[in-house]
Amino acid sequence: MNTPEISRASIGARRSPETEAAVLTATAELIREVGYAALTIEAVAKRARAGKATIYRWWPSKAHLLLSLYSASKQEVARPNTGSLRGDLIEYVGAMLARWRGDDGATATAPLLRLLIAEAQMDAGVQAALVDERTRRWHHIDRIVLQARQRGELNPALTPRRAEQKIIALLWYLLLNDQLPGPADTPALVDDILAGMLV
Amino acid sequence: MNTPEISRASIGARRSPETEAAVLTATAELIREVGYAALTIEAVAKRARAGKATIYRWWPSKAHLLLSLYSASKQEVARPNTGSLRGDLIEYVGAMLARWRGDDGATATAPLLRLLIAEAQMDAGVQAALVDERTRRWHHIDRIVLQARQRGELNPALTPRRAEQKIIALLWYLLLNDQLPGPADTPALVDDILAGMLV
Amino acid sequence: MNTPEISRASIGARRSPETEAAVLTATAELIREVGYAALTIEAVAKRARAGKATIYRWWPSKAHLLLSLYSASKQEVARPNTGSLRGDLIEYVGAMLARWRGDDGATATAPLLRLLIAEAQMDAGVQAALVDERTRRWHHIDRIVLQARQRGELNPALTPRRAEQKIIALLWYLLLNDQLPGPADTPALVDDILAGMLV
Amino acid sequence: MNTPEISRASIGARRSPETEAAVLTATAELIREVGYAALTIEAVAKRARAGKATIYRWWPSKAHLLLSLYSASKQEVARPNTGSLRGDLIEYVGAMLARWRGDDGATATAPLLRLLIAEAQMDAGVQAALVDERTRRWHHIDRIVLQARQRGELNPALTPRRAEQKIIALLWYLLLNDQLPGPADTPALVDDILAGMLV
DNA sequence: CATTAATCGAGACGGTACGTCATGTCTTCCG
DNA sequence: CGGAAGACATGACGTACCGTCTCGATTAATG
Repeated sequence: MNTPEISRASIGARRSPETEAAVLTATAELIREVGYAALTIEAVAKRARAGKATIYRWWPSKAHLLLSLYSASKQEVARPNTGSLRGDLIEYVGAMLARWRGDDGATATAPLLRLLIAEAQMDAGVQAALVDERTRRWHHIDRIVLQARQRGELNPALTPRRAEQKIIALLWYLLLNDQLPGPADTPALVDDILAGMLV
Repeated sequence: MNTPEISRASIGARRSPETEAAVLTATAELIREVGYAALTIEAVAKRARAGKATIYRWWPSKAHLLLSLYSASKQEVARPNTGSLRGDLIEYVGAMLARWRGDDGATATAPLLRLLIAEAQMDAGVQAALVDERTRRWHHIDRIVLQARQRGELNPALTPRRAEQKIIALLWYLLLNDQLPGPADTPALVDDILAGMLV
Repeated sequence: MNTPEISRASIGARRSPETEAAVLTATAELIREVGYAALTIEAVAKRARAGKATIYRWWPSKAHLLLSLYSASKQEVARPNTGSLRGDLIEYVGAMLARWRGDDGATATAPLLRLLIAEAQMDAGVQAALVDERTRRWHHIDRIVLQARQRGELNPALTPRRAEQKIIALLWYLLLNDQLPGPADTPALVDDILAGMLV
Repeated sequence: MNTPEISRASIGARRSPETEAAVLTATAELIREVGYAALTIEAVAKRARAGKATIYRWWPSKAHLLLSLYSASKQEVARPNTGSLRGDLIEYVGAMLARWRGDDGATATAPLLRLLIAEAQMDAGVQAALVDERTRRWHHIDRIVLQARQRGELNPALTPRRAEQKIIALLWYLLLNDQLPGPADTPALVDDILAGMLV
């Protein structure tokens, strides 16, 4: 799946979907091969047989390529509904980690997300785009936590927002430190998330 | 504290401390003015009235300048010993947040740490340096958690390591999302950290 | 006479004269505004509200636009017949300089000719086109010189060809060096052309 | 004399003469190979193994490369002093044509001069540089004409300036039209220049 | 005290990538 | 069905930094 030598034809005054796909494919390959820091628009253009101007037209920066790549790997996750917060979380966190790791054969999104979080620290625009993306993606966590609250499971001393943060914060921390657990560790991880620290 | 026009004299065969200070000052100023992404060794050299080669001799990369800057802002934090995990944490987390925010008049280290965490996602060397830095810095948390464990305060279902992670993870999450709490919020934050999610 | 906002309708399978005129007008305006070196087919197309492809279809290069412009400014000059070489030349050279300067209200062709001569030095095709153009245009000089020869006025040591060259060479030299004389100076100029250098 | 593979060592903070020579050599080669219109700073840099920035530092434009090339081919011409205007001119014009044609084994400067004159029509800066160059170069013609005037040879109806123009104008005309005479034709050419057109 | 060696500032160098621009070709769709 | 509109691949533009180098000055320790 290297340099695609097939020559894509221009389709004129409309955006070419083949070119878009070729650019994203080239980006993904190059990140895998040389890393994001060494990624170059010039190299993407050459690999994708696309003009640099075309890339700049649709993606204002390297980070936007990253975002496109990340968004493209989106997959719908089923709404968990097991009747308990623990069960819902095991299902949801397990599915999320599976996608991060790429268990289902799709591309692992963990490296992309790490890079996006990193870029967001340097570029407010990326930060905003990432928050936006996240908002839509966390819809499920909202539901899970609110359902638990309605069932009376949730510690009333915690706001739903803080509860969500506790869930995501630990996942981010493990992600950013390259310590993501394997598939079998999900229940233990969820139990740790749910547990209070004091006896 | 702008461009230091005073001409530092070379001291010959020894590394010049004035130059080192001038470089770090220039770096800090430029990050504040143009941001880290737009930071340039060339600009640092010019601002610090230093030769580019001199900078490259002592700091192999932009990230090392960042690390130097971060390390230079190190301050010893008193070992908390209040007799309870909650008390120790309030004291320690409060001190840490104060330093991050720069409450004591020193430079805020939060922006530096954010950038370092970001760099670490792209550069394994920085990751390692950051872990190393962190290990020494988290000595206190180790002690706090172990003391709590010895006092029988700590939930035995949690390993000390996981307990530490829960503490730091939430702080990082808030840091990376620009949601650091103010000084008055430390106790509530610690209570949230300590609290379990289930009723 | 700026950007013509009137939208010319396509007339189907015939070349549109309105488009041709709009293109040449736009070219002339742009050369005046930004200079020939900075002239761009893209800008001409936009200004003329023409498609780039249309321009490329009829004018293979910038130089051809120049040639079109120059040819379009052609005006018939009366055949001088005063009975003497000096009189004929004063009339003819005066008329030529007037057209170059644009005295009669028409566009000055001097700048166009300068650019064409310049282009001819870099592009053999333009050189050929320019020679062709010139051949037709110099018909009058031929006649003037040959008539003088028949009258016995012409120095027999000079071939008619060399005589023509002496006339045109000085005019070109003045043109290329931005030293074209004013209307009143024509007789003196012609006398200088006719005069021998030795006593 | 193709791509010079010998690696020139950087000499640091002083302008490198080897680089200058390599750039001019590469320019000359490329003009010969692809023509001036297709000449590219990028190609010169690659051929000369120089950085583009280095070229732009010393030569602001293609035209300046041309000027450097032309100036580098400068050779002192002996001051003719034969005692007559005709003799002096035959000697001087002969030497000039020889240099233009490259008779003495040096590079022919005719193509360079044609291009410079062309560039001068589009770029006032080049025009000025060329005039400046010419002023120094025409010192000899000044002397020749003034000596002739002092000897009483020069037609008093002609100013020295116009006399010079008549000489150079014909040479330029022949140059720009690719009609430069061969070595044997110099005396005849000079006689034509000197001759009056009227009987 | 003179010599030697390390280090400094300055900045030119060969490179690489940047982001922009124009080229000439192409497709779409309007009139 | 010609032409406007404009997206496309291409490739040069001129700029900015990179990291390396050479230079000459300055200074500290060595002999």
